[in-house]
Parts: sequence; C-alpha cells; structure tokens
Amino acid sequence: MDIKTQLRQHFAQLVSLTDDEFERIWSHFSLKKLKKRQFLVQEGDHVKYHYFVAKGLLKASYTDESGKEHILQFAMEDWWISDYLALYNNTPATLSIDCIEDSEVLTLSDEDRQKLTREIHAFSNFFLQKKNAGYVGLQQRVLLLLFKNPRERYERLQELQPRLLQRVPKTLLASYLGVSRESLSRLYQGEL
Amino acid sequence: MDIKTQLRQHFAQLVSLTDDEFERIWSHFSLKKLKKRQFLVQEGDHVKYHYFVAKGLLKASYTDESGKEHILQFAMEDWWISDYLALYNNTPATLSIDCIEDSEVLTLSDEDRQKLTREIHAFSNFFLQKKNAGYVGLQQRVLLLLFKNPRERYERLQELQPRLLQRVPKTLLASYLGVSRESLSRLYQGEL
DNA sequence: GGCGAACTGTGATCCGGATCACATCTTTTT
DNA sequence: AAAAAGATGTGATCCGGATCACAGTTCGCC
Repeated sequence: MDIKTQLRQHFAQLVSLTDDEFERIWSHFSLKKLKKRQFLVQEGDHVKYHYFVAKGLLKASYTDESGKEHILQFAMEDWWISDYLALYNNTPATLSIDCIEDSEVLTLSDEDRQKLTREIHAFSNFFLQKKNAGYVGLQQRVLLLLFKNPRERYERLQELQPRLLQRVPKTLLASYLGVSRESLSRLYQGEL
Repeated sequence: MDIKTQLRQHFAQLVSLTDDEFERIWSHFSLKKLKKRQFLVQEGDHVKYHYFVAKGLLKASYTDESGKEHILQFAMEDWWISDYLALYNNTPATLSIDCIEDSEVLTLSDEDRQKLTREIHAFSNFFLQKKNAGYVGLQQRVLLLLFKNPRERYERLQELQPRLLQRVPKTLLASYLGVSRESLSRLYQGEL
C-alpha cells in the first residue's frame, strides 16, 4: 500500500472525507525519510510540524539535568508525534524526537493544520477526536504510574501494545515504564 | 459576577464569540448545586455530561481493588471535569467525581457539545484548544511522575497551583502526588 | 573479519518511601 | 456537650527497586 492510501485510510477510521477534501489535505503533507538514530526534533529547536509515522519507530524523550533520558512516547506506524508543548506555545523544544528504526514520516505544519481545520469540518473533527483519545490514554498512563508497580505496568503494556514490546530495546522500555533497566530485566524472569 | 458572565469570560480567553453565538451556547448549560462529599459521578454511572466548575472544588478519582483511592484530577473555579473515557466511549464510569467543598457546576451534555461544535466554529476551536492544553499538561505530569521524587513533585505543584495546595486536605494531595500521607507530611518539615 | 559500541543479564548493597501503630486536634453529627 | 469521624504529625520497621559493578552477547562499521 502506498503512503497516500495509508493516510487516507487512517483518516477514514474516524471521519469521512470526499476525494476533493482529501486531496486538499494531502497536498499539505511532505514525506521525510530518516535513518536509525537520526533526530526529527532536538531540544531547543523551533517546532513547526506534526509528524505522522508512515513507517518505522520513533521516540520522544526528555533529558534531565543529570543527563538521564526519560521516554514520554513511542510512535510507530499510523501514530502521530511531536513536541506539542513547543508546537502550541511557540517555545523552544524541551523534548527530543529520534528514530529507533529507519523511518518515514509525513510532516504537516501547524499553520497548515489550522488552515485545514478551519476549511474542512471533518478534518477539524478528526483532530479533536485524536486529541480526546490521546488525553484519555495519558490519563490511564498517569493512573498506572500512580498506583501500579513496575511488574503490573509491564504486563499492561504487554496487553495493550505487544508489537511495541518486541520492537523496542529493553533499555528504552525501562525508561518509558519508569523503572531501571536492571529491575525490568528481573521482572520477566518468572514469566514466559 | 454572575455565572453567565463567568462562562462568557472563560470562553473569551481563547476565542471570540458573538452575543448571539454565546446565547445559543449558554442555552444548553444547566446549573447544578452540590454539597461537600456529594457525588457528581459514581463508578458505574452512565456519563453524559461535561462539567464546568463555577464555584467550589471537586476531585476525580479511581478506586482500586484493594479499596485505595487514587486522585487523577482536581477541579476548581473555571476548570472542566468529567470521566472522559466513559463519556467518549459510552462505557460505564470507572472514575468517581465528588465535591471537596460545596460547589456549583454548569453541565453540558456531550450531545449538545457535538451539536454546538458543528454549528459554531469558534466553539469547536475552543474545545480543541482546551484539549491540547490538557494533553500537554498531562504529558508534563507523566514526566514528573516518571523521574521526579515526591519532594520535587510537591514543589512543582506549589509553583503551579499554590491556591490548590491551600484548599486541598493533605491526605488527598498525597494521593494526587502518588505518595503516602505520612511521607508527604515528612516532606515539608524542612521548608517554610 | 576484527573492534568498539550498544544491549542484556545478574549479583551485592543501599536507601527512599511504604506500612504499621499511635497520639493529638479539629470538624461534623446528633 | 458528647460522641464519632476526619485530619495531621511522628516514631519504628520493612522492602521494592535503585545503584554499582561486572560479564557475555550482538550489532554496526573501518
């Protein structure tokens, strides 16, 4: 399947668009190819784009004063990623986004997104629905971090995103789950 | 200031509405008065409404199998609250929402919100902006939970929401921060 | 095809925060 | 006004997970 079709189907899961509407939307995207370890956004950058992952695997992370990296989000095929804090507030990026695997992403500037959102109601609706789902997902993650121990967090991730577990190195998984690499390694001694 | 004006000004912070548009929106809200400890939503309820807090203080919380309560969100004047997971997926509430102080909330059904969102572009925009801000806020909270210790989380809250700290009992604060009540109590021995 | 870097497992030790237990003190309720 | 329920502080003990240290393995690269 080509990337244009992939994007079209992605929208179709939540809203319906006429051919004309989709063409108008599509014309504002550009394709960007990246290799493993390459950065899409670096701390301090001016962030202008939303990124739709067509292929590959990326991570968004924050590096604290002591140099430790904390992973906020992974993104694989059909996921969106950006530093939304920087994007919406027009501030320098506090996150870094880089590739765990060779990847292809579609970029959409927030300026264009605003324009399209004004012109095409279904598109506006798409974004609202996405944000709602993302918001609810983050709430669940907060609850998980608040009162589940590392083992339960790991198991939950296994349920919800089994594909992710297999593609992401354990070191990075540990950081996403808020556990040390060593403790994570000890968790799944008893299982599988 | 009366509640109608309060709501109008709340919208005005993010979007501009004509008198006519605001009247149309306003007509879909109803006022609900609640006393301390009263529930707005209980686990298992069918959730139909968004709630805008006009006055008072509420909390949204999840109760785990062992009966412990974990606080996901507080809401005071000019904040919105609901069980969004239940609201958007039409599933029974997993959260409970109840009053920490006597409160007055404005209710808006999601059905009406969808209708207004379709009819009034600025209103749609308002919701999208709110969700974005909420999403970013939750991301920050996840980062805080991931790699800051209880003391730093407490200090951050003190910076960001000093008013909240003074109104919320320490027991509930502890639950929101993901610390035991006892440990929280020991945190601020050295300060102030 | 060999060298360095990233990845993963595992042992030993340590410590932050949970848990348990109790003592005020303050609100509510009746 | 008394009784019950909630809020807060504080000591003693315990344990999950962090940290430190090292080894084996796999991967990308000159």
